[in-house]
Amino acid sequence: MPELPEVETIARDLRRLLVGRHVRNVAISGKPLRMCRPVDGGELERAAKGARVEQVTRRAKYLILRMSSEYVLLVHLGMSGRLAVEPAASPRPRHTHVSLSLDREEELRFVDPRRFGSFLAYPASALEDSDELSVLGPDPLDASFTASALLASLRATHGCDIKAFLLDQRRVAGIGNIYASEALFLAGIHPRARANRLGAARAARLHEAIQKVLAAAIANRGTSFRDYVDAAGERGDNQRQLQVFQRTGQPCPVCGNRLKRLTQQGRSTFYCPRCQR
DNA sequence: TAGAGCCTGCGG
DNA sequence: CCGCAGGCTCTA
Repeated sequence: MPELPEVETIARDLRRLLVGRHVRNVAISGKPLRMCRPVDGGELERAAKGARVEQVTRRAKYLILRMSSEYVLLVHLGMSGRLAVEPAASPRPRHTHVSLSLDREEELRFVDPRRFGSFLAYPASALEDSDELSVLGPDPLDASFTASALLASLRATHGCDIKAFLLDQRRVAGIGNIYASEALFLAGIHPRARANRLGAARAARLHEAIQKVLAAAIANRGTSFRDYVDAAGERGDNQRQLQVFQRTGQPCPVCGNRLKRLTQQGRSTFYCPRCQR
C-alpha cells in the first residue's frame, strides 16, 4: 500500500508524535510477518523496552526509529501495513502484530492484515549493512539521484522494461506501482520501453518526472486510494492528482484517448497509448 | 529477468 | 465464485 510519499508522511508524523517518548512495554501477536519471519520478541524488547525514541527517519519505503538503547527499529509496511499512535484504552484493531505501549496512555501499533510487512530490531551500528538496507539503490529525492546517475543505471540493465526498472528497489528505492505509472505518463515514456534503450534526453525527462510526482505526493500527504492512512489515521489528498493510475477506459487528461491497462511482472500498469511511446 | 508465492479483504 | 490490491523474496 504505501510507497515513498506515504512512508515519508508517516515518518514526519511519527517524528512529531514519538521523539522523546518512552516505550514502557512491547507486545506482539506471535504471527509471522514477511517471508514467515517471526517478529523477534526478545530482540524487540532489548531494543525498545524502557528506551526513548530519539529520531525517526525514512530510507526508501522503510521507517527507521532510532532508540536510546543504541538499537533501531526497522519497519516496512508491505502492502497493507499501518503504523498509528492510538489511545491505549482503545480496542486493538484486528491484525495488530506489534504494540509498543508509551507514556501518556498511548500505544504505537503496527497493524498489517496481509502480513507482507516487517518489524525488525537491529543494533544501530549494523543497520547500514543489514540485508534490508544494504541492497537499496538511491532514494529518488536524494542528491545522489541525478539524471546522469539514472542514465548510467538504465544502461546497466539487460533488456528489462522501464516499468520493471522503476519497481526494482536495487536500481531506485522508494517507487511503487502508483508512482511508476504516474512518472512514466508524465515523462511520455511507454511502460514497455526497454530501460537500456532510453537516451539521455528521455532519461532526464524521466528523472524530472519521478521527482515531480513524488514531491507533489508528499506535499499532498500521500495517496489514499483504498485504505492508506497516516500515523494519525487521516487520509492523504494525492488521489486527486493521479493522471492514469486505475483509470482504465477513462479519457487521457492530456489527449483525450482512452487510457489502457497492461500487466507487467504480475502488476497492473496504467498508461496512455498515444502520449507514451 | 519473469513468475510463483506469500496473506487477507474487497468488490463485481 | 472470481480477480484484484499501493510489496518483496525465492526460484529457475
